[in-house]
Amino acid sequence: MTQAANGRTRIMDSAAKILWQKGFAGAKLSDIAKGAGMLAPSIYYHFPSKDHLVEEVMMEGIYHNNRHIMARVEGLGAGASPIVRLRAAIVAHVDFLLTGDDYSSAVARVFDDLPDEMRKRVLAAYSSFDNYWRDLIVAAQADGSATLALDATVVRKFLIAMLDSCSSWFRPGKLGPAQIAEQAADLLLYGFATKRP
Amino acid sequence: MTQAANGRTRIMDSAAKILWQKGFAGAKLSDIAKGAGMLAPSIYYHFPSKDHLVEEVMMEGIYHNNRHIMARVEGLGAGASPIVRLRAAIVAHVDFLLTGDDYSSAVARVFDDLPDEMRKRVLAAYSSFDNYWRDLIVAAQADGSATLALDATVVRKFLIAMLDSCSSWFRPGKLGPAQIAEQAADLLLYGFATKRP
DNA sequence: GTCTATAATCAGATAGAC
DNA sequence: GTCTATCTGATTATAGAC
Repeated sequence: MTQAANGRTRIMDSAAKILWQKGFAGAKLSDIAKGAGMLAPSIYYHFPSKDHLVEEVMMEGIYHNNRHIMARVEGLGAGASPIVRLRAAIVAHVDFLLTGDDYSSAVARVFDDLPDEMRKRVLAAYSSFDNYWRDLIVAAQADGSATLALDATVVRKFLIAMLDSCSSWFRPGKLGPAQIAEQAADLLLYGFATKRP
Repeated sequence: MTQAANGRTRIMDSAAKILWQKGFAGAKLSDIAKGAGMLAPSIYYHFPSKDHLVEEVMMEGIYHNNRHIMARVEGLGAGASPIVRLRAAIVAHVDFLLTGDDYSSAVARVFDDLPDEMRKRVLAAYSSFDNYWRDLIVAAQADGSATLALDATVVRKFLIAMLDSCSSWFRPGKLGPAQIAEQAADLLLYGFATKRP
């Protein structure tokens, strides 16, 4: 892979960026092509349709995000406690979204708008990701370091929605990606209130 | 207003439901009209364009949700503590989304996909809502019942994203709207971990 | 107020030159 | 591999009857 990426890669990169910025319907092939330095019909030399292109971007986003999070968590070593592992996953996810991975930001933005059949396939790929989060959550409950009063599925849904949102509202300012990631972890693990009821 | 609502109201109700289910681009006028018991061109007797219709649905959703939350919080009386007020707002918001208000669910789903100019106007209407949440959050920090270690703006963004998500994944099951609402409040206020670091 | 046409627009997709 | 030119289909919007 040379510095000037090949056409196919340039198209994928451009598509990820524009899907993230404009959503599924708003991402026009002409804009995607422009971002890749070509015109719309040229895309069809590399991809059979817009849907196929989008689906590849989704799969790439899920795959890379998944690998990134797992690498950071498993990098903690065998001795890490469930809460430490969960915290690392939260921080890694936010950091990945905010440090310029257009692919995973695109997934978070357009997933709900995908055509039905595609969404089913993407959801299937997403399930390994979902399962990984579920395991982190359940492990923390199992060893008593997380509360059983909260439903594991509800926690997972809320957690992922909360984390995924940050790529839509984050703007570089006084708080950087690393700080936002820490705040997310603190909020989810210890809450906003200073003392328990 | 009779039991069989007038045409304009039927169109708005149908539009809210379909916007929530299918998103902005996916909400076709023909589907909206069908839900209102008429055909697409009839919509133009009541609204000058699809965009105008959508904008009215957004404004209605924001207005009603806002009123509902404020009514529940202010109904607590003058003696309620900031944390109790914040908790009531969280519970009210989730409960409102999950107990069949298509308008506020539609706002949560399509806001990011609105045409630029419209989104600016809707955002302006949304600001009173945003300010109300900000005040609840800051008040809790000011009296020491919430941590100053978390940035008030970050908390508000995460909190609203988390709560808004539930209308997209909630399905009636073992946990009803009221239970989900309580879990949201517990998670946000006290966190998932059993003890602080 | 709602309908049956039908126009206008726009984005995805194809054909074929280079 | 990318282009110019064109086709197709879907959807918003309009005209005018009832």
